[in-house]
Amino acid sequence: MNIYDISEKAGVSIATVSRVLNNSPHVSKKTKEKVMAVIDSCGYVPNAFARGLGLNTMKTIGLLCPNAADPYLAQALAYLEQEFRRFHYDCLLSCTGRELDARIQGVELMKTRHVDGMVLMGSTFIEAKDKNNEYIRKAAEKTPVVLLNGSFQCDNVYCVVCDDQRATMEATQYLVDSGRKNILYLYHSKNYSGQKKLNGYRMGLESRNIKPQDSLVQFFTEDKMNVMDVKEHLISLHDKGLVFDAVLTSEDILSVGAVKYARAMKLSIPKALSIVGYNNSSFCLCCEPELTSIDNMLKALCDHCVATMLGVLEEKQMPQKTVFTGELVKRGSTL
Amino acid sequence: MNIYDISEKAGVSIATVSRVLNNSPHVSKKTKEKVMAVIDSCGYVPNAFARGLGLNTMKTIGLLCPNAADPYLAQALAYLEQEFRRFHYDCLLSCTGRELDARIQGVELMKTRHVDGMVLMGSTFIEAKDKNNEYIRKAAEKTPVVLLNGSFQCDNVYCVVCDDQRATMEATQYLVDSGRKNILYLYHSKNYSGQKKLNGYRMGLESRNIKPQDSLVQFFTEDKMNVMDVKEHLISLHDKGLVFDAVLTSEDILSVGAVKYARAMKLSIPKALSIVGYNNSSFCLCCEPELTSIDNMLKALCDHCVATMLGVLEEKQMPQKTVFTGELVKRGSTL
DNA sequence: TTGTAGGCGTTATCAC
DNA sequence: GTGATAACGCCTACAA
Repeated sequence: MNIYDISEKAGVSIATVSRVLNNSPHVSKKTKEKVMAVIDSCGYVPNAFARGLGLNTMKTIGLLCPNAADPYLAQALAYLEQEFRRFHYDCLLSCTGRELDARIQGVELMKTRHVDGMVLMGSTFIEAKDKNNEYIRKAAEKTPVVLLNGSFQCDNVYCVVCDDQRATMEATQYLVDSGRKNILYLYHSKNYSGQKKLNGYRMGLESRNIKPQDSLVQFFTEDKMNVMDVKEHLISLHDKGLVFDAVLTSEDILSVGAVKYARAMKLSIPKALSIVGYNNSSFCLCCEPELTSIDNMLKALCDHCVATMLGVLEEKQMPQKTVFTGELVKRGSTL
Repeated sequence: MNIYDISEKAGVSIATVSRVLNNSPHVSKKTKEKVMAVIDSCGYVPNAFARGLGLNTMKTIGLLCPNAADPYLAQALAYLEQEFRRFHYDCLLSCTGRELDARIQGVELMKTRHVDGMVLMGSTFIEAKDKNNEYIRKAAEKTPVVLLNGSFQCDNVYCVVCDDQRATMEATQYLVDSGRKNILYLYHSKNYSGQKKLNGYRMGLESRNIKPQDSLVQFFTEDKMNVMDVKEHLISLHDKGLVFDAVLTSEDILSVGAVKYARAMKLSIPKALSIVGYNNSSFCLCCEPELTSIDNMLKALCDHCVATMLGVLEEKQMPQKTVFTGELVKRGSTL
């Protein structure tokens, strides 16, 4: 069943059918109704491939997600897809993992499929070594790219970020102002966003005249970023004599590990140990007490990603970078 | 840059270029190399839309997910996408939400886009009223459908499920055998899978000569399925005089609520209250103590969904239904 | 082994 | 307002 069949049954040319389909104003009411009747009775739907070939677009956006199983990125995925769909764009998903090669492949694939645009999700997408981001530059020559939580200066690449540095700084200050002196900082990524958060932590301390100490900054690789490993590591730090009365983390899951540690050591939260997470994810409500966490406005970020992409596709002038401000959501894990 | 440009530069016909592209065996090594050289130097990539039009496929699978933000479904999404990609299929995502209309729309959209197949994710997809599943029947006439965790008898629909009933029954028996008499059952879905789990709970009790009691079965609507509401509800049940020494739930998050309840009431887990969840999700490790939970073999289920779909697409004969067996993962929340 | 030509199902540009 | 016809870029008989 194609446009020729319809045109025959309706006794008009395919051009007219096409016009009806795309409700062009240059069709008489009568023929329009006649054609519509045939279309409906046949349940005819135009062939998306043919249309794609002609228009050189299938209204598709590529969503590149390092890990769809991560609750935070999963939530972002849901927000993005929902919003794009609202504007009649479909989303092609590619879970690229953390490896650079796989990400390059993912982007390549999206180019191959002629997506109208791509969203690179999460701060891990931008590598510290600029050479490793060359493929993004390349892709952006043909296809608009929007970065969710990534910062990258390049033509046709648009960044939508949360000011991680400021949010982390304020959280640090909040901890100090509540009486904490020795704030342990746990983080899991050394990329741009990871650096910003670390900076924020240091700036927060310095703004309160506390000298940052390297021993209070602990890095976890991706594969160690789980509740158990964090707990064990904190116990070993404590056993080595490290003193800390607060834990600030770059990810909620690290904070959950800190909660586990406190329970193992019979430390009361927040009396003996304050804990602050990052992302305000569903993990926060699972803890006892519930986690104070930095909300980085994911819904707003995602909606803005979509709006930016749509703007670019309509050839409007769009801001190269948009910065949202995070918000500390205070719950039971802090004083 | 299209196939004509390449053929011209290489001094061959487009047919030959096409043959090289699809590495047909009927090309001499020499011309193949010559053509390849041109292709590489131009960075030519065949147009996916044109190819799609000709072959009537773009090697795309539609993934229909009620809620990508749900950790369990998010994990499934990641597994499915990864496995499909391994076989060079791309995935189109549609987060349909829980409403029937939206799901119908989602399926409709996938049909419109001529996906090669669809995976309907999660037990919520199949409605109790058979009339409401008519749209799936309709879709399956044209496109193979694989159900992840759904049971549905229909031509060209393939089901990959975990035996929820059996798993729940065994968990119930395990609780009884550890000395529990009053097992509270919390569930969140009345669809096929929800019914099976409920049956399993009842059968488990009866197999140990305990009479199921309606007061010990509590239903939570989707919007009440969160930690806080569950906790409050359990407190109110307790205040009304309901006695229970164990909680079995149809979803881990409900169990997290039970953990919260226990802490609020100063009940020790598992001494005063045993708790068993379902899905063995990341929430299990966040609790103190960690949750015992039913693992329904998600990775295996997803891989099998993909294998089934690929088999169907290769026109192999595939089993209409495959049943995996769940496994109780014992952790600190039970004796 | 290689080339020619027709078809895939649209949309868009012309005439009329 | 409507109809013929040429793109769009690829694949694939069939012919050479």
